[in-house]
Amino acid sequence: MVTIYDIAKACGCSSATVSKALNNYPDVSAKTREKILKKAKELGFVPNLQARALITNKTWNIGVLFEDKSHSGLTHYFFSQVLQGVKEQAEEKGYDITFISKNLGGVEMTYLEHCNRRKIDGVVIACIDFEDPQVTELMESDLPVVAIDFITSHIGSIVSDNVKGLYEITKYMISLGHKDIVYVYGHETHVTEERIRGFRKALDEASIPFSERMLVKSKYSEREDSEEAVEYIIKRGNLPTAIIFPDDCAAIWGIKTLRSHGIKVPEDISVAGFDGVEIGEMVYPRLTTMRQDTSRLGKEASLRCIQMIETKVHNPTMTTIGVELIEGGTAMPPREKDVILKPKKKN
Amino acid sequence: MVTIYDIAKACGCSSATVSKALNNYPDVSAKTREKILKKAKELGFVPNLQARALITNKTWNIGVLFEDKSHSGLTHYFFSQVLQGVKEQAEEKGYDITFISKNLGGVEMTYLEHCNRRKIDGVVIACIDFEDPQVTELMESDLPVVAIDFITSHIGSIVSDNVKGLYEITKYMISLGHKDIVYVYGHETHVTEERIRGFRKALDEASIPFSERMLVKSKYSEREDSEEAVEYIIKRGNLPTAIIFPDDCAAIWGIKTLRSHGIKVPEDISVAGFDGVEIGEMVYPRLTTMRQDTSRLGKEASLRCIQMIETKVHNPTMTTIGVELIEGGTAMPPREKDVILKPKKKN
DNA sequence: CTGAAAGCGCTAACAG
DNA sequence: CTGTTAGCGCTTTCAG
Repeated sequence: MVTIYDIAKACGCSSATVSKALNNYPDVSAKTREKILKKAKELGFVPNLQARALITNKTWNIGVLFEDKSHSGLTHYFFSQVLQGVKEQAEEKGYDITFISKNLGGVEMTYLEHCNRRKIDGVVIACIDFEDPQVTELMESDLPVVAIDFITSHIGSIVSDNVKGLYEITKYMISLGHKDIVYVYGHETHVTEERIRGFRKALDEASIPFSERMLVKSKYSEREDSEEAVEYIIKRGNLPTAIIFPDDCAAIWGIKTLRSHGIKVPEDISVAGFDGVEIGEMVYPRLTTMRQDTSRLGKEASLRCIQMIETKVHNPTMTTIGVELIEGGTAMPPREKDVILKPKKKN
Repeated sequence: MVTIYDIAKACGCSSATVSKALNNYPDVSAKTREKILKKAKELGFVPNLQARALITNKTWNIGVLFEDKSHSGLTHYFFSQVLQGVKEQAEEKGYDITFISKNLGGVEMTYLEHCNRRKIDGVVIACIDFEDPQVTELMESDLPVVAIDFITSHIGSIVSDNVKGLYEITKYMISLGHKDIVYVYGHETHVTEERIRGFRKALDEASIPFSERMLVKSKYSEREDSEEAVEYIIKRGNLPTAIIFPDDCAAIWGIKTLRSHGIKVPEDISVAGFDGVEIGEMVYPRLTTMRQDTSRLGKEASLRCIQMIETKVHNPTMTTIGVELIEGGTAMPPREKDVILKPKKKN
């Protein structure tokens, strides 16, 4: 292990000068600097980040909270893409990413304590159970925190334009001629609220009366919950002509369930997802969905977090990322005669 | 920021005693320990890992190298599951996971230097371009390194039983009556070699003569490459009755390509994948494949790495993880008359 | 059982 | 421009 003292000795100068030369301080003569840099490389010097952090209080480390009740964690189709964005952007800015857990060195602790022990510079929260008091504790701490897909007053948040998302996809369904549409919604979070707002807005604009029947609860992204929701829709009778699911996986499992009941998609019932992840393209026909810009969601989160770290201003701004309709093959005009008699043009 | 000195002052003892009490050293009286522990909690003391690491040379941090040429990174269906395993196991043992990159604090550096600056305890490598000289440098360093799905002499490695994997799936195809089977192989790595060995072993046992035609090269897991491979197989004529792909995604894109040419799967041609990831279940019909135990692959890697860290013995052992045949709906007996005349029982 | 002292590797005033 | 000095927060001998 070669230290700045070794370099100092080899160069016949003090460790302070070495430190300055290595950190590009202006008050070192070009000649000395050159000699030091050369010697450092020669000796294979690698600065010790821990020692530096002890003084500077900067670790170049961003903590990422990334777990959920369903334990899909990193394998979550949507969030893994988001995380990739977080990672890429952080790395570009020179920050490392470390996952925050409740155990460090064999000692149980809260997320916040974990961050403090590691002296993490900031935190990005995604895919987590936001009701966990430990998450709240973290959000209320002095650390720079940015959440993805969650909105609260005291931290930064990056969200997709969920209102527009559901508005657009519903409008699309309506433009195909659908009137009897069900939105299967997930966790009762702010995101869900927004989506329902978008859903109702589209209905309102088309003067389609809203009814409670149009909303069916399911959990987020779990196979069984989606299947259950579809079973429920089938059992209660009077099938809708279109179903919008809260995410692509839910849509795909939903389609499988519909098909297992002999219901054809899209002939008998149109289906749309939400997310626009790759699996939507892998199934046949390609899933109709709203694409969220997962990569940007992640990158923006990193960027905001780093900004908060570097400016030391923790203003709780919210950033909204646009969404985009993907016209796949799982939605088509409904069979109903009245619609066939007066078809609408696609807008 | 409360330090051990604050506690010492509050307790009327020295910082050394506080340190000992906090770290469960035996040479502290029960009474003093109790007082210190109580005060520490009261003051909200959080130990500083950096300061400790400076002395103990242990950071409780495992570096993870996780990138690839295709930049799918964390969104890679197979490796994201593996990584989840790495993460879970590491967290259980009290280690944090930090991604290794080529940039730290805005300074370009090699992977090894990154590890050294952070004083990472060990490294798990997955999903990486193993030809990168920087990866080699890392593997040849003094750090404990474990690789997943890659074998080399000087580090630990965790791999699926690839020989058996391809052997079993080929045997399964043969048992269905297939003789004209193609294996689309990926990157020419050790893994591919092993798989081809398993493939040939199954052919040999069934006395099916091997021909170079039975091997078609494609890259690993990229959509276009898989499509290309299928196009090639179709164009050269004389379609095989079964195709085995190197991973599930490749199989799914392959099936899509076959279908786009009017070739029915499994009626006209049987298809199998390799990996057993969830998407295989989402498509219709369910993909026939070999399941790799991704979670164990990851957990075992973490465990080996931690073992090397804690025992300080870096023996380059290899661990093989079992695989399991998933009989989906994309493989069935071929149409050929001679096979229909003398059907084989499924073994 | 307890504490004084040294030091992990580095930075940051402040003199010179 | 360069060096001295004093820590960052913690652990670890080694006396007492």
